[in-house]
Amino acid sequence: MELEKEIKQKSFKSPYHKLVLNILFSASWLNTLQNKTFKPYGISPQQYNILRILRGQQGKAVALSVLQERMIDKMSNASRLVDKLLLKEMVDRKQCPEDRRQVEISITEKGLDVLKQLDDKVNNLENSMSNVTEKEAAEVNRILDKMRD
Amino acid sequence: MELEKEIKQKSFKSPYHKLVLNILFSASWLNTLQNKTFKPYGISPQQYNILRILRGQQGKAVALSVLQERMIDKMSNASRLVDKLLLKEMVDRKQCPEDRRQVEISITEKGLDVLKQLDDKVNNLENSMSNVTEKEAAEVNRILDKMRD
DNA sequence: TCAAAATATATGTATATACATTTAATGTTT
DNA sequence: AAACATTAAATGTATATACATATATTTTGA
Repeated sequence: MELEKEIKQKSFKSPYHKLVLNILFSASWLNTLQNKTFKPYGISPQQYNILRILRGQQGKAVALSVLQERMIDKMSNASRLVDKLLLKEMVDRKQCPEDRRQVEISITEKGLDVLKQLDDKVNNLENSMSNVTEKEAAEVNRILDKMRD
Repeated sequence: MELEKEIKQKSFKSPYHKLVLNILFSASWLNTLQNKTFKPYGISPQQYNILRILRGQQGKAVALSVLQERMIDKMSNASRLVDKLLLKEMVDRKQCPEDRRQVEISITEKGLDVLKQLDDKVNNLENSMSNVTEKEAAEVNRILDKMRD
């Protein structure tokens, strides 16, 4: 739906002004969808993001700093998010022997299982955007990448 | 910068998958910029959003529910955000006599003054995206609006 | 008219974000 | 090696989000 209707605003002072609000609004919209998807499994979008990064390591453990730099939201607190995942036994954490300042995080069977259950639902979420063509998606990606230069 | 580099990911399984992450990442990026802009004035992006809605009313008071439906982030708690703005004396709140369930919020001189000081900085923020053309901005807007249908 | 439903806002609580500070370990310099 | 700087992670604190529930008022309708 048109952003104008979503936030009941007649017009914007420029396409750039609308662009900023549109990105923020769309992210909030996506976040709400994700929250609903993940909630039944007891995790948040950011916790999901961490689990996905860990699964991508094929079981290998990675330092917390690696999670930090790969997360979508750089401001989220990986240390505390890992705490929460530990409590739910979805990840393991151990001190790195070579550098005892570091901790190494890996995903557990339970974590992998939760991701597996979520895979279909996450795919559906992406497929539900099929009113956008692949070409359009690629075009938005190109422009957003450029916007942040 | 390419999202691939920003979150150190070699590739995405589809343009749609990248699109979701790109919107979330870009929103977080914008949010960080906004936070830095607003922080010296003691307000958050959401508080700024409320002040902007109120200024748009030309001094008229509006019900809390009006703020709620015009805010970019529908999940933010307008009631408590208004509390914060009240403490800073940037808004007024009074009970509506016709319907005492409602409260009417209006912006104060102090609030208008803060917005005025911020206008230039917010414009700069938008102008800094000038590597995106107007046409490209409009194109992203069109596609995002469609995505949320 | 009075009870029930609906509406507007406020509050409670758990979690997350933003950012500063602290703690512990490692590296570097003299 | 001792002093200092750097790095990795954890912690403190204020604010914000997500969502459920409560409170007060108004509307509806039996």
